[in-house]
This record gives sequence, C-alpha cells and structure tokens, in this order.
Amino acid sequence: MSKQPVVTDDKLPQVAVSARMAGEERRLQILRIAVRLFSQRGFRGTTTKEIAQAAGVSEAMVFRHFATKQELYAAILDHKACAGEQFQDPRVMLEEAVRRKDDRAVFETLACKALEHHDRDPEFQRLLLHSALEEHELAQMFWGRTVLQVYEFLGAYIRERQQDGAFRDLSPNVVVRALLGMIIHHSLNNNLWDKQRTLIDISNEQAAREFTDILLNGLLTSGNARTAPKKRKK
Amino acid sequence: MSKQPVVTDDKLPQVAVSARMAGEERRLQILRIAVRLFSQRGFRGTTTKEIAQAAGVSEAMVFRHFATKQELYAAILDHKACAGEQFQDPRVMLEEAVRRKDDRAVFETLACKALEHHDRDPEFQRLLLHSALEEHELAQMFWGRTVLQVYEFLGAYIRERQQDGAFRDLSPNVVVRALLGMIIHHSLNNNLWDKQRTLIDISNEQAAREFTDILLNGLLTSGNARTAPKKRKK
DNA sequence: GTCTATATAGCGATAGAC
DNA sequence: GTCTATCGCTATATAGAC
Repeated sequence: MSKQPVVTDDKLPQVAVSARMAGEERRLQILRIAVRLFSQRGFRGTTTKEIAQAAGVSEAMVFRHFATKQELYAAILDHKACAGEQFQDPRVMLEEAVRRKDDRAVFETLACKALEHHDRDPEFQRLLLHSALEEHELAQMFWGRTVLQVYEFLGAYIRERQQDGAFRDLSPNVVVRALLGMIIHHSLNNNLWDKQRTLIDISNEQAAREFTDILLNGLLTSGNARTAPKKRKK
Repeated sequence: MSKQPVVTDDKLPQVAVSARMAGEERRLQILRIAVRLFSQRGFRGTTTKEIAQAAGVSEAMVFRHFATKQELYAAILDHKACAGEQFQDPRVMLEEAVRRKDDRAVFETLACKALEHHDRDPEFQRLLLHSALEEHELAQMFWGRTVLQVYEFLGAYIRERQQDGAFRDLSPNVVVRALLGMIIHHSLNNNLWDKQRTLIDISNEQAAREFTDILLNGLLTSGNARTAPKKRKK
C-alpha cells in the first residue's frame, strides 16, 4: 500500500516496471515493447519470450493480455494506425500553403513534416517495411489510407497549378512519386544503411529545402535551354 | 541400375530435378531455391524444411551441402555478390555519356538500367531489404561496394558540370540521393506495394525519362523566376 | 548421394497455485 | 494479476542404413 500506485518510467531501452500494474496500463506497456521488438526483428523474428522478458513479466502474462501472438500484432496495427502518432493529414497540414498557391511551401512543408515524422518514429518505418515484406495487412492498410491520399491531394494541386500555367505538363503521379521517393529514400538511408550519416548529414529542414528546390527548379542553370517537353499520355 | 539415370519431373513451381544430381549442381539448385524463399520470407521466416521440399530433396540433403542454415545464407551472399547478376559498374555503363557530357544520357541511362535491373531481379531488392532489416552483412556489403561507388562517381560528374557552369551549386550527394530516391522508391512501389501499378503504369524507359527530366529541369515553367539559389555548406 | 528416423532445443500457448 | 511448470509442436541438425 505504501508503494506508489503507478510508476510510468519509460526511459531505458528496457522498461522498468513497478511490481504490479493496472491491467490497461500493462497491456499498453507490453504493446509498446512489442512494437519495438517487431520493428527491430519482424514478426517471425520476435519471440513472445523476448517480449515478456523485455517487459519484465512472464510469458503467461503476455498471453493473458493477448490470446495469440497474431492478436498482439493486430493490436499494434490498431495502435499505430489509430493513435495520434499517425502522420498528420496532409489536407490539413498543407491547407494554408495550398490556398496561397505557395508551391515551395506546399512541397517543403510536406517534405519537412514527413522527414521529422520518420525521425521521431523510425520504428514505424521499419514496422511498415517488415510488414510489406511479410505481406501483413499493415502495409496494405497504410498504403490505402495514407499514401493514396497523398497522391490524390498533391496530384490535384499539381493539376491545378498546371492549368494556371505555373507547372509544366508532367504526369502528376510521377511528380508525387519523385518527391516521395526523395523523402522516403532519404529517411530509409538515415534509418537503415547510413545511420552515421557519412554521405549526407543535414537537418530535416535543410533536406526538405534542397529536395523541394530540385523538384521545382531542377539541376540545370537557367542559361541551359530546356529540351522539348516530353509528350505524356493522360 | 535399371532406373533411368535422369528423371526430370517438373510440374510444380519448383525447379526441375533429376533423381540424382552431381554434387555441385545440386548445391547450386538448393542455393537458388533458398534465395527465392529467403527473399520472399526473410531468413528467419524460411525453414530448412521448406527449402528442402521446394528443392525436392530431404532436409538431410540440405545439411549435407550446407552445414548450418547460417552457412547457406552466407553462400547466398557470395552467390549474389559475385555472380554476373550483379548490377553493372556505372563507371563502365556511363563512360561514353560522361565523356560527351550528355547530362540527360548520364542520368537517364543510369535510371533505366537500374529500373530494368530491379525488374529483372526483384528477388534481390527484397533480399537486400530483409537483410538490412535483419542487419545481416549483405546490406552493409552492398552499400559499401555498390552504393558508395555510385555516389562517388556521379558526385564527381556533378562537380565537374558545376565547374562548367552547367549545373547549379547544389550539394552533389543530395542530388545523387534525389535521383536514387526516385528510382529506388519507384521500384519499391512496383515490387512491394503497388504491384498492380494502379498509380503509375509506365515503362522503365518512360519512367527513367520523366525522372531525369524532373531532376534536370524541375517542375516550374520557364516563365516562373527561380528563387535565389540556396547557400550550401561544402 | 540420398533417404528415414531421431535427437535436441526453442517456440507458442495453457494449467493451476498464489 | 502474476508466477512456475509444462504441454505439444516445429525447427535445426545428426545418425546410420542403402
């Protein structure tokens, strides 16, 4: 009784726990641990025993909260998909810049927010990749909910600006893919292959600025004539 | 003795096998099967039993050729890293275009060859990704051998063209990452998330052309003034 | 070279005491 | 809510016959 009823400490790689924890809370704690381990080793690569140990409880406890390992995985999907950690809706995030037709701000804001998101929650990117490779549902869900939305929204903006005569007549989806490619591949490099940042070591703001600059202006100096724009099929 | 020495039965999605096979040959066959399965399910996600079944032999045979599962994985690294399936050295592939200082050809050729390579051998991309996530050595090896080389080579070309005054003063590595980002992310989409190509369904040549066009010229119409070029740190 | 049969260990999941 | 103990299964790896 003299023991403090709730001790949430979440500093360490492990999580130290008070001896006895409320049900809901313990559930969440196990879940967080599982997220971390699954993101590191994949679904199949992580044992329930490891999860239990990392959470500082017995394996039986894990199975009290989640009947099967699969159910634990499903809970993670909910958690990651529904929780506030989710990437903010671009329609809201970019609303103001879109209204002002500030092209630079539109792309740069998206890029910067995305890079920050990947930095803040690198687990999620790994989880998503594991999920895509293992062909679990998270990947498909994320694609449907989030990615398609970005293509639609940015695509519409690009079309609008093309009609304004501000953008060249490139396929909007290809442009979106080009931008997302730069952003996501940069994050992937930072989180997976070049954690030391030996090749490129710049802030997210700087990266967002440079990628946007390339997307808008390209690499050539103004003096160098543009070649004839390519035909594109609608 | 009365049995015909070679019986190729080959209905299944498997690889055809003769009843009895020369050692080296069988070894290679098991290896190829293993590559396919590892690329599909990852190292931990693939069982030696599955490999044996897919190869049409008993599990014991697998362990005769490869003492441990880990050794089998290592053999794959050698196979993939040394075999001719490897991506061609960009220094050779781009030599001619570089000599002519044909910027468009340099980028477009690289892009096209890379996209084709990913198309021809999608297994490799998956293997690499699994390997990176599981932090096996293939990822690191590939990064060191192949990726760094591209950065160095293309980076040098970009610097040269900047001194010519043809390219703007952007950080070469960032430019390379932008290009690789578009290419690799496009392949990743095609191989992982959007196999049906619902969003973008164009040939590799077309994709290479469009990405190169964006990289060189950007999205803005010529009329729209360039904003002041950003400072960049050496 | 190839098989069947088996050893050994680790995994997911459960039972039942406290 | 938490534990220890254990079950049943599957995975890697080996033995030994053919």
